[in-house]
Amino acid sequence: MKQVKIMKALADENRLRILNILNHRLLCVCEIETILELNQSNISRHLAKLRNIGIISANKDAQWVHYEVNNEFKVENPELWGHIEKIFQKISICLKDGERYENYLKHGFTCKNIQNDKDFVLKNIEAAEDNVHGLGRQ
Amino acid sequence: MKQVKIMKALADENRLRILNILNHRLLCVCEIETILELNQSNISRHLAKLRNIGIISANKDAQWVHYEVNNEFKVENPELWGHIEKIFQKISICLKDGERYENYLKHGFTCKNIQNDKDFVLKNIEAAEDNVHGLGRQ
DNA sequence: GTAGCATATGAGTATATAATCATATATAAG
DNA sequence: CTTATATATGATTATATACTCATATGCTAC
Repeated sequence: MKQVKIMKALADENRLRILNILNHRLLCVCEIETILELNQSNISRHLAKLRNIGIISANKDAQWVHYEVNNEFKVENPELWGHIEKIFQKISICLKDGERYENYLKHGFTCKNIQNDKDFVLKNIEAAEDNVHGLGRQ
Repeated sequence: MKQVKIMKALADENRLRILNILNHRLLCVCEIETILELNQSNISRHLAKLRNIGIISANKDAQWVHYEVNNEFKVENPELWGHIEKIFQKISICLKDGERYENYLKHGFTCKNIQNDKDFVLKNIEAAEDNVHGLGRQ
């Protein structure tokens, strides 16, 4: 039953982490992979699950696939989505992911940066993350 | 993480069926068992899961245990609960369960009836259910 | 006390879901 | 056409969850 499948799709920490960062803007798989530090295959399967049930949608651009939260889903499930957006702020790893995401944006990184030097991107979004925790490194 | 556990607790058809009939009034385990036609052990475990996370609460009365939806949970998760109440009406087996529940009430059955003649109770709530589908049996 | 019933739980099995590795497919660039 | 990169997927393993049977616990009634 679709309503149960939707609940199941949302009852997983890694899928909530994905939705949390997708909720700001569309991202491609390699960006999600880098920000969340999850392996590509695993992410791809989670994305497939979210897409199959209609929670997110995909757009292919060259070799990259960009995912975004499906607006139709939000409109059809306003209360559920409202709840999901609320809990993003209560799940500690989502807050941490949010900071990594902000740092990723701040540095102006793109898929190309990840392609050329993923370690550099990783180091920068992590270093910046430490600042947030008041370690004073800059 | 608690927020994820709540989602997991709600991402199961049988637990949604239980919540659907508990949403009308408190019920004891033997009543839930009879209305949903699930085995006692299975129901007991689902109830434990819902109770551990705070979605329902229990009150012991003699040898019976009555469960009800925890109002605190509804208040703390208004959007989520609103969504859940909405999907009860979209899940076909919940609609069917609702009819069985209504018939159970209409006949004025109680735990005692189930104790004395469970088959009689079952037959009556099922027979009445057929009427709802327009089979004209009365 | 004993007998009987309601519920919970231990232990085992069945099933579903997640994670991982290796590889296929598709696109881009040379 | 060849090579490199991004994503998806087959196959396997790991893990979590659901279900079931048998039994324990606690309450009632006698």
